[in-house]
Amino acid sequence: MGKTTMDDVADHAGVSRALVSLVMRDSPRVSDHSRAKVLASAAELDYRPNAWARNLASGQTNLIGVLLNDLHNPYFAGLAEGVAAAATENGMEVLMTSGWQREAGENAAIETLLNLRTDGIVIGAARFGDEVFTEMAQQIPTVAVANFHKPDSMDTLCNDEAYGSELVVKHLVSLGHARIAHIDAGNSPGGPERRKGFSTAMAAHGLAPIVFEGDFDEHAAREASIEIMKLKDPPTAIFAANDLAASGVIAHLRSIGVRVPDDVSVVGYDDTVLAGLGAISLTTVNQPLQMYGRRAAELLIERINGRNEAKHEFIRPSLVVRSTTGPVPT
Amino acid sequence: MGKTTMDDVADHAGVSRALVSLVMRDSPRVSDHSRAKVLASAAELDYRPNAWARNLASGQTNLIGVLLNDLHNPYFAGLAEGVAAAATENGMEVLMTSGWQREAGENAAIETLLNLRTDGIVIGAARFGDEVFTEMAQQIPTVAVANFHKPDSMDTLCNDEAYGSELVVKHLVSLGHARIAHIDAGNSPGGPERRKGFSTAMAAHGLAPIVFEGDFDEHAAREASIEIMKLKDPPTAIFAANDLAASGVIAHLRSIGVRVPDDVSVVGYDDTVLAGLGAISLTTVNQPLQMYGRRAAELLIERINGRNEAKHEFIRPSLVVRSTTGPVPT
DNA sequence: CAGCACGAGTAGAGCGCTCTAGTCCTTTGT
DNA sequence: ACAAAGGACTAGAGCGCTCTACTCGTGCTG
Repeated sequence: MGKTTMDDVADHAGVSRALVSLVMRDSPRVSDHSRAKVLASAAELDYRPNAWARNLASGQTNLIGVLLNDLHNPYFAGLAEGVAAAATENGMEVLMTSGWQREAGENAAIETLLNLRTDGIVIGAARFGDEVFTEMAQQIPTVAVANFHKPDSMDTLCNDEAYGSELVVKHLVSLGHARIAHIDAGNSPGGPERRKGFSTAMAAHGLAPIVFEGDFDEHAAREASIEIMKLKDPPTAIFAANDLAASGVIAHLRSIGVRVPDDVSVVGYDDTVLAGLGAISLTTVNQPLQMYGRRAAELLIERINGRNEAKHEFIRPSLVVRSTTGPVPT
Repeated sequence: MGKTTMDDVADHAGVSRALVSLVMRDSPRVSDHSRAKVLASAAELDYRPNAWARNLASGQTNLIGVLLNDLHNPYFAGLAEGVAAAATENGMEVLMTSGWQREAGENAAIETLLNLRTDGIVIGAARFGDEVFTEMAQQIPTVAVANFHKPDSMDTLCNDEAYGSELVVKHLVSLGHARIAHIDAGNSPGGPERRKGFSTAMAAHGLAPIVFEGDFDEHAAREASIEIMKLKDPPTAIFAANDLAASGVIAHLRSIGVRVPDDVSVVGYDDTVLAGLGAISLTTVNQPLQMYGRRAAELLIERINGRNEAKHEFIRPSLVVRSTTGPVPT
């Protein structure tokens, strides 16, 4: 049961352990003949290098740790995928952990990663306080995605939320809409930025921003849309804080017989799987998640290779027009 | 930068390295006084045990590796969450990897896990051949979820697909439906089982099974539903292979003005996030994913603790009735 | 043909822990 | 009062690798 060690292989091949080590690491300083011999012995003995011993001895792991705070959110799947892509290209592997939405879990996950001493860590929007971040970043190169705090000790990578909101407003205005409501996400990460972007863009078009309080979920958005449709002069378009919220809005509109997009247009944010579903087909703002992941990994690798000053970057989203937006009804 | 070792702590506290080791492992064989002293030194020096050294020396890792096929599929999120829950209860940590839908990636992920010599591995439906499975299971305790091959070398845990299909048929029949079509998933894992279950259940009710070819995605299901609705005497209910497929069906029905569920009832399978969306609200079959995960972890731990014969278990799903099914139209 | 650079391989000292087998006291039973 | 038992702690030998420094031929230069 996998108990073969490097010494066994060395004995079997009649060479030194050091030579086997060189072969296993693809060193060019080995003759073809010896290499073949060693490889043959290794295969025959079912040898598999022990990562623990290897990393202990070499002091580095070639591993990037990724902390995902909610596996159910497709956002993180895209992010992790991007990290993995860039990592493999650079000869590194990715290990993921999650806190499963519980604070204790998140702490444990971080502990595991730190104890493993991965070469670096990518943090997908976690609920840590600044102290935790700072302490962590001192111990290990760290990149935080979608974190708007920008501590000096670590790199951050954010979506340009304001720009996304601007795209939405521009699109709706071009369709003739003037009364546009935004259901926000309160103070959840990204929420304030999206709201501010919406208000600014509306003002830039000489329009009055209508904002209702909501959250990044279906329920709150549904409640808000109930209020919105009760207005004497209801808006002709609703811009929800994210796709899930938009789904809640659509559900309510349909239930009261309002047609989408004939009567009211609806826009989401994030372009998650559900936006693309045929049964929903939501106009939304796309964040290039894979690109986020890639960039995060790149920043991390720069750090691992010695860069010292922190970088804080933004990435611009784009608009995906589907079937929930249309011209303003006449 | 985290370079503090156990020796440093021992020196600082004026005790032996062995004592520090005992304290770090919460051994009861240490006096309260020494424990406090050691802990204080550790905190002051920012000491953090090195997992690589620890596992190398102890020969075990307290780690369960989870291979996830596709992070975008909510199925795996639930599964992993269950594994993590059971793992933490047993004092183990979970590390996830993914092959990102590419075979090379999956192999690399497995390699990483094997090299890490985690205590065990849970495999979420992967595209490996039996040989890979068998070879792997020889090296390390392994549990495969949703794998219908049942190699003797490892434990497997499957959904009782036939039972799920039976629930669907029973539900539709009780609503008065007699002409029921199933859009299957060909030979994708689980597909044949769901189809067979459907046919058997229909026969048991004295009804003729109508089966159209599809897949676990929206597009194929949409195509199939187009054919289905062209029949001279179209069915009054459609049972899709999974939720995504059901979404495709609903999209088509709506587009041709067929009302769901007034004219045609639609049922999905898996109870993924999208089924619960207000804008879809799909009747579907729920697999208790968390429970799968938990059970998988339990089986794995049994194996780690020495069980030798393979176990192959089934778990029964349940029906979740939402708003896409209704009485047969008169 | 001395002198040297170079390619190929090896010895052996760690890396930071765990674990077995003690050592050294302090209690306890008789 | 003395041996046995037990509690608290330690010494030191690994765990399976990597890495630095070194050896031992060869072939090449002048």
